Amino acid sequence: MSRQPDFNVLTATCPSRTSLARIANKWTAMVVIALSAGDRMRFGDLRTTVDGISGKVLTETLRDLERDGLVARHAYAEIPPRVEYELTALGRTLETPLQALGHWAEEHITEVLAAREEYDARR
Amino acid sequence: MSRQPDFNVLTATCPSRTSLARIANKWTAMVVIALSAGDRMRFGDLRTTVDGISGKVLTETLRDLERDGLVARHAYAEIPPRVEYELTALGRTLETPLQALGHWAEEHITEVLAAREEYDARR
DNA sequence: CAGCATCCGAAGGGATACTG
DNA sequence: CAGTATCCCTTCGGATGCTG
Repeated sequence: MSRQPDFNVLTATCPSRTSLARIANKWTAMVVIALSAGDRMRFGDLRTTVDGISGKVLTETLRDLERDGLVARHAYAEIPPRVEYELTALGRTLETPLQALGHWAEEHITEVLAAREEYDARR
Repeated sequence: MSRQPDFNVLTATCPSRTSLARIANKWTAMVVIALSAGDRMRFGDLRTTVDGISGKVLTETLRDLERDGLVARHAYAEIPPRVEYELTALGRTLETPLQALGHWAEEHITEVLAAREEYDARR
């Protein structure tokens, strides 16, 4: 029955905007999409799956996702070290919206490319 | 019947990634969310609705969206000038996924804030 | 292997002033 | 009003080298 206080991402000072800034991000989207596929993934596997991401950026993205409670980190005290990542329950609620974005990009890229060509041709 | 060639946002060189980079972006999300609400919107109304956005960033975001065929621009040769923006048919297919992201941020911000507090407390 | 530290160039983004 | 142009600071992000 009780409703949340009015959170609104369009309001500059609303805390929800900090969350939007994190999830509405290409690296975040790709990492979550990668983690959606299977189970836990090792750091190195993620680095391979999210093609082109640098180690630094992957580390930072994972840290931020962990901080926001979207990703869980499992480190094993082995040599060489092994670290696995997986979506938390909260993170799994992001699978659908972020996969939707990824699919949109793949499904409509032809139209987008055509629009770009037309736009650029006009100038 | 015919299927698209394999577009995959996780592949570094896939053109669909350029599209993902554009739509998985906080300003893009907020502008599309703002345009989803009503009909056409004037530049100034958008600037007010997307609270905190600077004129420069709003201009750039709208140009990029126009170039990708997601937003249509209607300029009227009046004094003072009036320019209206609206989502194209293609842009409207983005309403649902991007609104979903906005809603996610608003609905889960409490959990996210709690996770951040816990994470920060541990260090 | 996973990561941190460092360096550095590129891109993002705000403020201000100006114009049709 | 809706831009454009400029300036400048901040953040992003790649490359390299080092460590447990």
